[in-house]
Amino acid sequence: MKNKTMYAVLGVLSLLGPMSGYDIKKFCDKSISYFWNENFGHLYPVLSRLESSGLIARDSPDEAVRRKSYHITDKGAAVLRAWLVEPVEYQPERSELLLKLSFGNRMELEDILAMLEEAKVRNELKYKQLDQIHSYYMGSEDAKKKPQYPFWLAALRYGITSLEASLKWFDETKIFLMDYHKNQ
Amino acid sequence: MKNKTMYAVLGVLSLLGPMSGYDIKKFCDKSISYFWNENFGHLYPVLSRLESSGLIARDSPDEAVRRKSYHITDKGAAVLRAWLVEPVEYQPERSELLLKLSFGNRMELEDILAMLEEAKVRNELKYKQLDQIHSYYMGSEDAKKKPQYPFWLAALRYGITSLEASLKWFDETKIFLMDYHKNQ
DNA sequence: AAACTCATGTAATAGGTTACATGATTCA
DNA sequence: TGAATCATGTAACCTATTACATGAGTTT
Repeated sequence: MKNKTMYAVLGVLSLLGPMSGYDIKKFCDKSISYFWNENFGHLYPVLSRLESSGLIARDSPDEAVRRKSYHITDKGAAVLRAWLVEPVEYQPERSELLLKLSFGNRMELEDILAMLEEAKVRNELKYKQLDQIHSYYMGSEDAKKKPQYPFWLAALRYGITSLEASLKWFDETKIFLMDYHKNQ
Repeated sequence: MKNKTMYAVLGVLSLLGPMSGYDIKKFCDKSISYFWNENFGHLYPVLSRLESSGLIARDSPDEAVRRKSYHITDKGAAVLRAWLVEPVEYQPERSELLLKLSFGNRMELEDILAMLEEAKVRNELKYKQLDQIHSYYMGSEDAKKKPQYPFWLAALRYGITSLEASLKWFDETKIFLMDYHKNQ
């Protein structure tokens, strides 16, 4: 697996213009955390490496400035474009929820149901957040003007669609497992 | 994040009885790869550590036997049970597909569509495989007798439901992006 | 005899997380 | 003035991946 933080940084700088590491992290947290996450401990070293390899550069080379704002260079833009057309790497699935569920006959039914309920509540919360952003997006003339509009909307709908499907599954599964348990 | 390979091993040995590292890997690949994956390079060291900490033990302590079959110990079963009732750890999302899509205005439309088509084809294949297993499961008296039956069925349905939702999204999204592009 | 599957492992590396440290700036 | 937020970074650690190495047994 390649270092994807690097490409995430290049992409964000390319789309949103000059930003600091702190800004990039903030943007991830508030706007794309439903499909992408970064943390400082990895982000800052990657920024240093991107700078020293010339893929990004500081806006003001003044060493005294505390806040380091970066922009993407031509070289960085070329590297980003090359990555974008490469096939999406296969990501081996790892779902702790399904792993635990598959060991369900080593658990009490009530513990399984509690686990499912907890996960469902988490997903409901995420769903509500995405739905709000979606409503905003659909109504905002400002958002529609941005070149990334259709892509961000599509990504948002992926999140919403997946969450809807999972919420339906949680309800069905809880009923299924309760019924099954009763009829044993 | 905790070492989940360890718990996966304990769970599999607990459910399926004595197995070798090779068996566990084979089982992951053929039966649960849609939600769990392991690789040898991690699995074998974890097996060694589990053995030396007494959570699993060799079936035959004969050093000459090449094939090392392990079973779970009482101590291991206790550790497994404790993990099963712990809350599922939050897993930060990282979808390369959605990341690339969100940088869509740095790509050609045809490249985006090709990327989506490729991912869709992959998901269709997975969907067909899961659907076949599901059919087998629903029809097999043998499968129904096993205590893990309802849980494996539920997990299977999670995979199927998610894939269905994603396939629908791929179709909708390709049309949406093409229409949007045409009307610009 | 060659090819394939069974079977176990190690070493190097990458990729990312957690915890810690530090100090400036802004706001109540 | 104290708290919160802004802002950057490092060190230790862990988890997992990749590549490599080895050899037995089985099938074609």
